[in-house]
Amino acid sequence: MPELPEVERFRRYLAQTSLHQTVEQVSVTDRRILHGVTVRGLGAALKGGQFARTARHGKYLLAELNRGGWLVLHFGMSGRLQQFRFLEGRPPHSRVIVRFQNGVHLAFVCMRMFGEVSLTAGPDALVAERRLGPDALAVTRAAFLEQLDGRTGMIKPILMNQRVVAGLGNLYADEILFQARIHPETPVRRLGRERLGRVFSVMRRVLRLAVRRHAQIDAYPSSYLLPRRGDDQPCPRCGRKLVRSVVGGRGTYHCSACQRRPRG
DNA sequence: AGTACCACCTGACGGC
DNA sequence: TGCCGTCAGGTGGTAC
Repeated sequence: MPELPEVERFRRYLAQTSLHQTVEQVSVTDRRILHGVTVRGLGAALKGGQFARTARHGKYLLAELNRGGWLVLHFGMSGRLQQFRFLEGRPPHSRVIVRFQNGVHLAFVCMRMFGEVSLTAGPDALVAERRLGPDALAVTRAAFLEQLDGRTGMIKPILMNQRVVAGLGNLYADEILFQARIHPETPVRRLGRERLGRVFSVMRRVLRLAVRRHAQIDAYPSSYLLPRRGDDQPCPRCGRKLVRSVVGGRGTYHCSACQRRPRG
């Protein structure tokens, strides 16, 4: 489920493998993955050009084309990038394949088809088009607090709202609230400035560690909730069995002892 | 503004 | 064995 840390890993992968290589061919094996662009349009934009640099905003990965415009990749919940040499070795569910002049291919792989490939004028244009909030790793404390100011909903769905802050999904929202010791259903207006400031600090710490560890969950500290999602696992902090529930329509894990539901 | 619900999609998994 | 329903999740749409 690519959230900010995974997308950052993909961004680095794209930068390391594919910058300044001339695109020779683009093949779209499932056009449903394209949004707002045709197969021809995508080919025309990419073919003969090069990726000049990469950017990321929230869960969106962008690559600037040296002849103008930016490629936009969103990974949905099963998307990833995979380089390969020979077509016979292409990964299953490759939806868009870019072949470079050096013979290397780069596939946009997306089993469940929730991802998207599109074009935009640039990062700012993308943010405006999708009405994205500030990136979760770039936002300042003041801007973060301002985004939450006046909201009345539950903290977890608000953290996952890409228009409030861009980059957090279901898993990292749970992790952040666990480490901040806040119940996921707590109304934001019940959280004072101090506790919201703690959410901000924890968010930064969690995301930076996740990026540093390449979003490899089994490399996270044993104090983290993420490796414990699933069947009847104990709270890493107090050992009680974690609670699974549904918050804002999403499967949610929390510790009923460490994350007290606010009373009244 | 918030929430509840649906849709999109496909592989995994449990039940019979 | 094999068919079936259900679930997961990011996003975006609907109605209330």
